[in-house]
Amino acid sequence: MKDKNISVAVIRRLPKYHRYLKELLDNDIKRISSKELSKMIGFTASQIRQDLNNFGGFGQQGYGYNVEDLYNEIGKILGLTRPYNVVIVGAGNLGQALANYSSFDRLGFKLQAMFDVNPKVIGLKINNVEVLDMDKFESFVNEHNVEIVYICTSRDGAQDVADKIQRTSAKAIWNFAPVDLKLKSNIIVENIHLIDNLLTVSYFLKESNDAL
Amino acid sequence: MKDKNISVAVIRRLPKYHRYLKELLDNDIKRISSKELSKMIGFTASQIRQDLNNFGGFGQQGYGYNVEDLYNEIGKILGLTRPYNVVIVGAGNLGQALANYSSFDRLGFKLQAMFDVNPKVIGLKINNVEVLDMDKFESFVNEHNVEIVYICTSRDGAQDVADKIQRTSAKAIWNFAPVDLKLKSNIIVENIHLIDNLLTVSYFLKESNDAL
DNA sequence: AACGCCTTGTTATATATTTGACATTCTTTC
DNA sequence: GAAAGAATGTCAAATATATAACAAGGCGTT
Repeated sequence: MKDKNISVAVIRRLPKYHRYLKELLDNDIKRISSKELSKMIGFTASQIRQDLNNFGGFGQQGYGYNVEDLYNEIGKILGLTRPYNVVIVGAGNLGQALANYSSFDRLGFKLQAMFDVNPKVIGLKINNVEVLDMDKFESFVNEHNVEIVYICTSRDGAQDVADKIQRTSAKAIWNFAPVDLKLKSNIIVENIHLIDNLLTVSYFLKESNDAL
Repeated sequence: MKDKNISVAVIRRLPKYHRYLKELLDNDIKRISSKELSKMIGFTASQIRQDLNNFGGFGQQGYGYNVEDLYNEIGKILGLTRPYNVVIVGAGNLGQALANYSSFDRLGFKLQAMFDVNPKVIGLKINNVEVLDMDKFESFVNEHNVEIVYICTSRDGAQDVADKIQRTSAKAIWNFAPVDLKLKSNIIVENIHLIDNLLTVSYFLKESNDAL
């Protein structure tokens, strides 16, 4: 399956399709047209059809799309065909919040352990997952076939974790620290830069006030 | 100041400029050229110059940009010239994590209260901020001039909160629940859809494996 | 104080993305 | 079973975004 030349913009819309299709599935809706989906999701029908056609003709003329099939296909495209072992570094509030999200687990992101440097939290069990000493991080990741590391440390600790990750077999980082990690190898990184997002809120607030 | 016709893509890069300029400031670097900034930040120098020029000529030919001035200018553009009163709805791990981030406060996002429906957390103080009963939400928001509401509830509780918000004078929502809120009026919404983001990680993971 | 270098602001070009249009094909109804 | 209607897949046009090129003008050094 070669999904070549698919733009990142398309990829970032896929989870939204996945989410809405799940909702339709849960409501026992069997079929959906791009036009109906467009009304729900807010993209144009044209865009929806074009997005989906990047990956194959999932629909049928005169009928639309079978909800269950399309949901499964998009799941496949997103890589939800097998579980992924993950660990969390940083067992503060945020790390604990992520550890408690059952939806990640349900989608196949299996939390194997958490890590921290703080003796006060080492040894704790969060949602049945133990917080281990950061000393054990590299060996644990390699031995347990961990593929994704969630970085929930402070800004200052994050690059250090990233450096450690590069010495393991882990392939991807989900970074919540407000810093852009410097990585040599071809490790996948997705950032959740909360501050960046909050600043766009204040931008739009300012704009809406200026407009008055 | 009319920032008309500025694309959202540009706006979403501004916080990143802001972040890097802060770093330069902290390191006592007085001037920076678009070329140098390009190396740090990963955008082309051309894009940096074009982005900045949407808002005015902050630089000087033959010299570059004054770091402090540019930092302040971007802060102004982002609306960081005055504080914003905010509240958090949902005092679980995530809500508590956000309540504890001092960087939000430092930028002017002033947490006035937290709200929850769970009697077990009502009355708690997180980082000196009290968790109040959700009953008091609407009156509190109106009386304390709250402009931004962070929604940290479960998926199912979020729309309910959004409905309440629409009956108050609040103007913006920062939504962490995995759902697209339905809003009638012109309320500003920024979503942090964690699952969507995580699914792009698994997509890229799958891709990199397929490429082998 | 003059010359060369540097870097911006800005225009032009190239690329990427979105929207629109329509022929084709399947569904459904009569 | 034929005809009308509906919705896809796809191509073309329009729009948006990013890159490149360069003229103009300040900086710094001699």
